[in-house]
Amino acid sequence: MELKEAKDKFIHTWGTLATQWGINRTMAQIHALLLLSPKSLNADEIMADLQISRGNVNMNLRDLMDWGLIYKQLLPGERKEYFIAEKDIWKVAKQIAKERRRREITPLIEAMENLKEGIKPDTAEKEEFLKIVNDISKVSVFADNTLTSLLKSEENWLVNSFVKIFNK
Amino acid sequence: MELKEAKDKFIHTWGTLATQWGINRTMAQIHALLLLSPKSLNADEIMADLQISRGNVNMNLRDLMDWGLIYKQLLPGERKEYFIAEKDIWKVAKQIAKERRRREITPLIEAMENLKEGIKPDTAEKEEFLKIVNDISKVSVFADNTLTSLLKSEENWLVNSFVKIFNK
DNA sequence: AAAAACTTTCAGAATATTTTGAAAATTCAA
DNA sequence: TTGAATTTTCAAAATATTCTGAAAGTTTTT
Repeated sequence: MELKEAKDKFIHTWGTLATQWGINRTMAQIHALLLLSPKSLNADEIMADLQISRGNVNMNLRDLMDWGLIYKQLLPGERKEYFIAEKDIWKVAKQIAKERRRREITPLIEAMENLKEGIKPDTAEKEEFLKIVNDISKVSVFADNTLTSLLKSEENWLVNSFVKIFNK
Repeated sequence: MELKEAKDKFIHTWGTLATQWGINRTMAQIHALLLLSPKSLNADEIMADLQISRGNVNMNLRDLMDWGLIYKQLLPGERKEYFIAEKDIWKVAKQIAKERRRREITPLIEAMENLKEGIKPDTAEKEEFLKIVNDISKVSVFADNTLTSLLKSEENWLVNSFVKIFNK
């Protein structure tokens, strides 16, 4: 397999997997392209490479910046904006985890708190309902705390596990 | 807020959140309905309650069983199949985590292994490519291991954290 | 201040996903 | 068996998401 072929396969795979986890295919492909690119790229280059429209490129570059996965780079003497991906995969994973926590766990916690407030346990039925809401609340707070701890204790666990895997 | 109203809000919220994390809205709503129902329900009851078609109900009940979130229950003297949800929220969370690991992490690990095999590091460019693929491989294996450990050590961490949260 | 270079927006088009409902398949009782 | 009750399937319709491309907006150069 040649390098070009492998890179294409990587980009394609990344795009396909992304849809599995609720992320837009093009966003993932642009991310993959930038991950593999040693130099930063501008919108025209991305358009040409992935054969997609300018609007699409612009929108997804914006989203990738929101996710903290790519950076804008201004090259001296260049009018165009260039983009480069965060290459430290641990940082990438952390960013993705953070963003998903924000989108998936936080709203769940809020929604359950909201429901709890609206109901008083004055009947057996209401108590049953509140039990479920409370349980979900606890689990999601737990998940949130666990993730937060993992992300914070980075220096300890990331490096340690890294070494362990490395020495296999 | 009355109970009926709160239940409807729960079902609606669960459905909306689910779409945020790449799960079908109807599947989530059926799950929510069954979670809140003290008795098991049959297809007709679900159709009536959520105002959706028979085909839709059937398909999503199937998916929910695949996820291990609901069970089929055969009532004596009844022809129809009844369905009941797993009410232990810790089990529910575990099932969801397992399923998502299977769908999101496992394929990523496989894809990276595949790419590694196809390329030999005989040029600097290829080495660079392999570095990224390897890093992603390591991170995803790490995530996979971490999740597996968490799920396995259930007795220890779940109960302990449960207690901690409880006593707040 | 005008023009050129570039970026952003967004309505409509294209694509992908979900839902319906009726027909086919299956199961069970008599 | 037969036939009624129930579940499953799947093509077409409805809905939701993503993408395009041209027009509008912005920034920089002259």
